[in-house]
Amino acid sequence: MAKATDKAYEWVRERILSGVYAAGSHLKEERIAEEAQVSRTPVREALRRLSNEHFLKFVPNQGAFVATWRDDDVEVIFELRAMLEGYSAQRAADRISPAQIEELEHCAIEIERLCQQHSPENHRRSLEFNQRFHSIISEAAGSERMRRILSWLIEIPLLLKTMDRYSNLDVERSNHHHRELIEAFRARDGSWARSVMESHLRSARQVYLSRENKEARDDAQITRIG
Amino acid sequence: MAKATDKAYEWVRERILSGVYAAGSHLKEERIAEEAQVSRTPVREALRRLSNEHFLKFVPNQGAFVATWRDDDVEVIFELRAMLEGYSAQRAADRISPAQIEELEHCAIEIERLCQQHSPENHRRSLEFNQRFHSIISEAAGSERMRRILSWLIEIPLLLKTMDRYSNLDVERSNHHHRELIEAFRARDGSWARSVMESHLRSARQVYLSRENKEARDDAQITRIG
DNA sequence: CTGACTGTGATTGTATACAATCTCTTCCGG
DNA sequence: CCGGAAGAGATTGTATACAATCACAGTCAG
Repeated sequence: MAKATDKAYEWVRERILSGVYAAGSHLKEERIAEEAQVSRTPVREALRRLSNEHFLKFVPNQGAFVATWRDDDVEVIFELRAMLEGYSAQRAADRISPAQIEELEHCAIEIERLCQQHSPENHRRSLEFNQRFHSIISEAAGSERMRRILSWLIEIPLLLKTMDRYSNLDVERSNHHHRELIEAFRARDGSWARSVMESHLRSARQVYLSRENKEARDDAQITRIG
Repeated sequence: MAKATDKAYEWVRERILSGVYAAGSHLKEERIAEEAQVSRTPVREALRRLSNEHFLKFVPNQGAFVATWRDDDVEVIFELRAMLEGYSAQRAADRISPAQIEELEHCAIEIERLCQQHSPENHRRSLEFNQRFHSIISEAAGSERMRRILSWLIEIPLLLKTMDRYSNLDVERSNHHHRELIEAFRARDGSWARSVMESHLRSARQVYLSRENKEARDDAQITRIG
């Protein structure tokens, strides 16, 4: 895509993901154009694109609003990921190259290493490797369409800031899943890869949901005290 | 959406579906702008939108080309639909209203009636009822996100090609699936609904793929003769 | 004859000006 | 005090002008 459009796209996307543009807020074309140092035309294209990717909601003659997420959506999104990435892993098992398996292993090792010492920086980097891990698999699955659907499903947990409080046990299980996936790929066993991936994501959902409940209880507690 | 953009969108979309714009052909913005009597700006927006809906393929600095379909994609799309609509049907079983079940039945009856007499008009209308049938279920599933992903997957060009490949036996099976789905909803049996929906779509895939092979053989025959 | 270079025309990408539409305030009548 | 109409300001939608880029043909050296 073109230069200025890309610039506007990245600009807005980053600010949605990082929370600078709050959920529900109205993104005005001219203001973004000024901020990102481009004209309104590429801004409009970027907003339309983000709208198609469900980051924004578009209202005719009113413009773009940052998408809001309800909890019942979260349930669905995790289930969708489990199904789609499961299928994706199965296809990948037949198609993945030795070089890609190497890179998966590298990611897994890095994630494990970074998890040894807790720090915001390490946490951020392990998240990146985690994304890369999943992205290699969806690339190896060999369907551009599925890759695009998955790429925006995967970004939502980031949006929800789910990943930042895995317990030690959760981390260990997650790392074990990574290792097992790599073994399944080496064995070219699609069914195995699929099952492991499904477990991987359904356990992630459980982490999210239990934590959600814990926070809800905490909130109630605070309310009661205050 | 806006007036001129809609006009351009409908214009191009119709011409892709009807085959006026052939697969692989290069759609030039200015020419379309002249034809549809709008400026290039709304044409660009329409093309970007159609590109996101996979009707077009976009190449930077070169523009839009009418999408071509590889078998690889088709295989994936049917499998994704089977998984997602299966899950969708399962959720719908817990949530669907009596009124919605009524409407499903109405659709099923109409489809059966329209299939009695073959004509292009009947065929077109039965397609509409079929789409409505599936859309009621994805609405009843109660997740806006999933509904939008599904609408993204259910490609009309593909549907059109598939439907005129149905033999009488295929049609009968399809109608039976519709009836069985309705029964499953009445019984509020999510697992049942899911299984039926998965069968429904996997059999559709089979219809598409077997016809595809037959056509390939026919083409080979023609080549050999000519 | 082949292949790389280069300039020209065509096409897309971007900026800006203008039109249409919406929102929110103000004001008037009841 | 309430409700609705009108108008001003803000914002999106559309048109057009200009810049950047690409494809292709023609040329020339080897």
